[in-house]
Amino acid sequence: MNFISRDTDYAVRALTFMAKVSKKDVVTVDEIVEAEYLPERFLRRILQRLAKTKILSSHKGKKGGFSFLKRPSEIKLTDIIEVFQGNLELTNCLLKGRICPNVKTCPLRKRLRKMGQEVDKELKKINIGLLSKEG
Amino acid sequence: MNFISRDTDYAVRALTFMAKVSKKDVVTVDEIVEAEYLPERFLRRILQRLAKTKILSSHKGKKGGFSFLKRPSEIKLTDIIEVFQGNLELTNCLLKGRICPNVKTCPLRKRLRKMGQEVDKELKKINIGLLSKEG
DNA sequence: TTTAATGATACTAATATAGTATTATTAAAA
DNA sequence: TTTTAATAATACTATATTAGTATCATTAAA
Repeated sequence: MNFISRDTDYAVRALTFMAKVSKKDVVTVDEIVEAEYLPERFLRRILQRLAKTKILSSHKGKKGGFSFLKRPSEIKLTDIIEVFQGNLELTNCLLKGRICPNVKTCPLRKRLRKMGQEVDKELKKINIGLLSKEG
Repeated sequence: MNFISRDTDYAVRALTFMAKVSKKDVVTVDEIVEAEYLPERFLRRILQRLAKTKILSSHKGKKGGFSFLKRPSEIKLTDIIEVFQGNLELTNCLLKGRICPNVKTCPLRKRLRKMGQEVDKELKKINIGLLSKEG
C-alpha cells in the first residue's frame, strides 16, 4: 500500500530541488525535469497546482518559471499531501455509500483516528527546508 | 486518502462480531451479514481468504460455517492488513517503473520509513480480542 | 437424496492514479 | 512589433486498484 502518491512524491522532489538551488530565485520546469528525471507535462501540472495553492508563484513569458511564495521551512509535508491527496483521514468507515451504522461506537475507528493524529504530528515536523539540507 | 481498504474493514467487523458471539463456535456468513450489514458475496470471499491464511477455519456442508483457528487476541490488525493490502510500506519511491535514482539518499524515504515502523508498532497493539470487548 | 453450508474462479463496474496533448496566454528581448 | 521562451487551462487517455457479482462445484448433516 502506498501512503504518498506520485503527485506528492514528485512535488516534494521538485520543491526540494528548488530549495537547493534557490540562489537563482526563479526555476523553470525544464531545469527540474533535467535534474530529477520527472515526466515534464505531469510535473508542469503539479507545479501549477502548487501555484494555485499559494505555495509557489508562477511567472509567465521569457525568463519565466516558478519561485517560492512561502519559505521552504514553512512548507510542511502535510501541506503537500493535503493538496494532492486530500485530508489525511485514516479511515472512513463508509458502508455502501451510506454512513456506517456503528459510526459512533466503532472501536477501530476510534483507535485509528487517534493514531492518525500522531502520524499527522510527526509529518508536520517534516518540511521542505529540512529535506533540502539533508541527503 | 484511505489507510485501510474495504476488505480489511469488513474483515475486522466480521471477526469482531464472531469474537463477540464466540460461545457458538461456528458462525455462518449469513449471520454476519445480517448483524453487520455487509455485502454477502463479497464477505464470503473475504472469509475464504481468512481461512486460507489460517486465521479462520471453514466447515462445509450443513451446520457449516467459519470458526477461529487463532484466538481473537492473537489476531493483530496488521495481520489482517497484510492479508488484504500487502505489506505496510509507506512509500515506494518508484519512478516510471525503474528504481528511483536517489533511492539511497532520498531523505523523505528515510523519514517515512522510520515513521512507518512507528505506525506498525502501534497497529500491532490492536487485535480482534481487544476490539470485541469495547464499543 | 435433499438441503444448507463453503470453495474456486471468472467476470464486471466504478474509481483513482498517472500521464499526454492541445491550444491559449504572457512577457522579455531582438 | 515580432519572435521566442516560458506558464495556464483544460480535455483526453491509459492503467491499476478497489469493490462487488455471478456461476458452478463441493461437502456433510439430516
